[in-house]
Amino acid sequence: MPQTSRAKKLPRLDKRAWIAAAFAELAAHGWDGVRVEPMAAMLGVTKGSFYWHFADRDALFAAMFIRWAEGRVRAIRNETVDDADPRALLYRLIDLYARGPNTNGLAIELAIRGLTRSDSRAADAVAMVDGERLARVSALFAKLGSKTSESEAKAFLFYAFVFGQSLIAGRRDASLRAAASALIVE
Amino acid sequence: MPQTSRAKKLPRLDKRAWIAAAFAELAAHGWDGVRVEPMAAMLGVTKGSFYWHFADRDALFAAMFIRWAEGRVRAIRNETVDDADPRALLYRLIDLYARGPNTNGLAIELAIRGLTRSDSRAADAVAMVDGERLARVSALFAKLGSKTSESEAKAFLFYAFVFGQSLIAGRRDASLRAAASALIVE
DNA sequence: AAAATACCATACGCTACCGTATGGAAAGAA
DNA sequence: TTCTTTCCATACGGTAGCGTATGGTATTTT
Repeated sequence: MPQTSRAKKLPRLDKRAWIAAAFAELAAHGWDGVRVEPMAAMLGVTKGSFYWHFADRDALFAAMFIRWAEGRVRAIRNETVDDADPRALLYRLIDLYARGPNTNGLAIELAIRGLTRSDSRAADAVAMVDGERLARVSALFAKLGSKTSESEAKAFLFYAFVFGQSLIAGRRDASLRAAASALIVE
Repeated sequence: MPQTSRAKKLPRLDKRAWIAAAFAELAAHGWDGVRVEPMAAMLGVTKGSFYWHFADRDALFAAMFIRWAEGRVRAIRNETVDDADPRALLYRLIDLYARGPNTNGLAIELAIRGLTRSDSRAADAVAMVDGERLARVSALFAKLGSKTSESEAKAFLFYAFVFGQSLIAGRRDASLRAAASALIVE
């Protein structure tokens, strides 16, 4: 009875488990690395489970966009709810994005953004996240005294920097990043 | 005689034609979109031609990294040979990267940079290009009066901005980009 | 002109992977 | 306990695409 072997040992998977596996694969290998059968093997099931939860890979992608966007919006709201110094908050945000446990997060971010030109669902997810982020960071700059249009330009620069800095080869020491961050924040 | 049909009509392809087709596919679809048989069809030949010129896809990728790096280094050298105002030069560079005919160029750039973690040849190509670019742009900032460490930070910020700005959703009007550019350059 | 070189077309074998259909088993509800 | 729902395993069919081998032809060299 091969079928009882897994069911006896591990709880049933839900959609979340599959989506989490997909994000891990996305971070490591990009969109074409998100494959049903290899992921099934990793999760210790067969693709029967996958196709119960999702109509096809495309449905998985759609779920990923939504999950990612909701998570990112929730995160920026949590991260900017603090009443601390806006300046310190901005530096902390850069640190969150630029280093620490966010290597996968940034890879996922870049992968999703890479799809915005060809998939409107990705574009919608990104628009939702960016709208919230730019508004929140712009408000922080406003608290530091910038006028509206300058706050918006700084927020734009802030996020462009966050995404772009990870792509540059060479020295990655904290001092260069800190110096560049200061050019934005101060 | 099916074999004479193309040879009679079109000149023979060389490596360059194949590499150019690969870059177009890379820009449009990413690395997994760079496929031998579809490209052959687009070029009006069969894969016999491809496998005469390249051992396999991997050899094509290697050639692409080298071609790209040489082209980018050549370009930045040409673009910064001018004796014009360093400030105007910096603005022109941003424009070159951020708009105009560089949509494909930026997509290729991001695709190659996306591989640096998993392919040392890509990492080498990127390191070569970034070294040249950061040095050149840093020198421009030095001409504007910045000290060495500040010039380097500004050059880092400059390129992070160039790569990142294309990834941000929402308003893409020239005024926001110009305002952000001014925060870097002025 | 003949020989050598460069280029290309086609056939072939293989496989990773997708999606579909069907039946089985676990878990939940009545 | 029985029935229903949820979840999963497996078999199947199909194919896009890779790389290899072989033969043909155009172009260049001698």
